Amino acid sequence: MAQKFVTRKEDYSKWYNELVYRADLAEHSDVRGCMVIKPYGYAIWEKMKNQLDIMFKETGHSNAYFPLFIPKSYLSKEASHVDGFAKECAVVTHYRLKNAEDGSGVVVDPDAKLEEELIVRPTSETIIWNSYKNWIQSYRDLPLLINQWANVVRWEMRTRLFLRTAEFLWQEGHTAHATKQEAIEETEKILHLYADFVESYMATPVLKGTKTEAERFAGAEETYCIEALMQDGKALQAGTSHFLAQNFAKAFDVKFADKEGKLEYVWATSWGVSTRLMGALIMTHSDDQGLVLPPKIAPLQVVAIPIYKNEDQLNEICKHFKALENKLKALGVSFKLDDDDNRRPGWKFAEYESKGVPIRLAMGPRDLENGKVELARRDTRTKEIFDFNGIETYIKSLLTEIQESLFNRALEHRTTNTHLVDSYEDFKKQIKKGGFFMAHWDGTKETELLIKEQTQATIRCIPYNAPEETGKCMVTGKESKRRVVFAKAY
RNA sequence: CGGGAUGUAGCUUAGUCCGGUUAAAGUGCUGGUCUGGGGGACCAGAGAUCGGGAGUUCGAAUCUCCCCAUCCCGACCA
Repeated sequence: MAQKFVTRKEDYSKWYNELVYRADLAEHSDVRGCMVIKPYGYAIWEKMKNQLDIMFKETGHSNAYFPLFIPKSYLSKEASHVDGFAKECAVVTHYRLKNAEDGSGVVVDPDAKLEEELIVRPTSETIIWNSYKNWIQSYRDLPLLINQWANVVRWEMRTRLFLRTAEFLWQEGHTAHATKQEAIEETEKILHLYADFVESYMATPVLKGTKTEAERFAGAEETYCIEALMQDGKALQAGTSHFLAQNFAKAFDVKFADKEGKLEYVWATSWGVSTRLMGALIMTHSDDQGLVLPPKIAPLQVVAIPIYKNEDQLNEICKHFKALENKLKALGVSFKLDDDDNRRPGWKFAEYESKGVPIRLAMGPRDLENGKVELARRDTRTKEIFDFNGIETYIKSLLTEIQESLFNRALEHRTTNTHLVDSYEDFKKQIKKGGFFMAHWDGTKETELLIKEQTQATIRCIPYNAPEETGKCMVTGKESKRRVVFAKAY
């Protein structure tokens, strides 16, 4: 009997939560808003992390590590930055506990109060720029291209597994440049790097663009972003790259001497992607049977399940699969033979399907006799019988095909759910169904806010390099030079 | 922080309104036998201070009060 799980149609948000548990990705911890990332979930994150790390290094960046704690005073050095984060900071006020006098356990020792409170980093601009002040003196020290893999804490009011947690894992790049132009180029380079990664590896199509002033990072002059459309029609911000101008250089007094010996403030960028990408991955490809993983980031690409009635059959089947394992290994394909005798085949089928393993092989006495193997595709949920000999070549090419087909499927979903709208009445009606809406906007904060209040939709981005198209703002009728992308977002 | 709901075995829940044997079931877990081509069957077992505290009562999972936690809807969300 197949266990009954909630479908996407019945309750999308419940489906998401159940899937995270069922695929063994993560679970809620006893700490509010925090999650435990389980080994399988972490393995997927590691695949993403490793690939991104390669790409950062290929583009000249180095990894470093800065402290978890930030002196409270640092945060307030950049005015808009503190405004953006102050409301969600965890604060360390004491450094010691002691036994309660009534024996009820440990209590905070009031004598151990910190002179200056420490903030648990919500992001590291301030502590990093405080170091950069000492690292940068001359144009010869630039550009400085640093990345950090870390955890950060943002005390969110409401949390969801992977999509918004109080503590999350991410990478944050922080670069310093001699010229404005170079810093902007870096910001854009990372935008394209992120888009390339999310599309090529996660098979998730993204829109590239810039944020409106209202949605911009606290302390940035320009925020570039990639936006993905989830299956339920909501948008998910998958990554951001910020042009920080000289804001942090001025706040932390970071100047360099140029070739003429003149002192200038340096130009900065910062950029990050987080474990939220896991949420994007889940909500882009998965179905009512569970997780669906693109081969390039699946921790396991091929699983083999033997079906047998006795030990001899098992041994014979395992011999075949072990030979295949070596061939696949040579082709760079990850493979696991699940010969665990405690689980029956049907259970294993369901299990690996839940976990999104792209290809499943099964071999039983019938196949053994005929030299065949059954191959099931996770993405299409189809299965076929193939000759066992030479199956490795087919598997190798099929993985590529699955990767492409997942991307195309997601792209098609986005295309059919992207609409041009010109009247606000239409917009208000259609936005309820979800999707991306390309509409004209007069460029004012007031209009943006009004739309958000009335429809809960926000401007996800002003498309990057979008062709100019004159039109009239759908709300105020004022002039507009190009369409922007509206959606309800996570 | 406002509105609503919930807390009973690892998990999902019944029992609570109307107090009364040893707190029940499914699933999961342990051992065993049969099995094995889509989440197996049977047998035996372990597993709960009924979220915490105080009170009412001969007697509390059940009634009263206080506290805590979680979830949903708002507000908030680089």
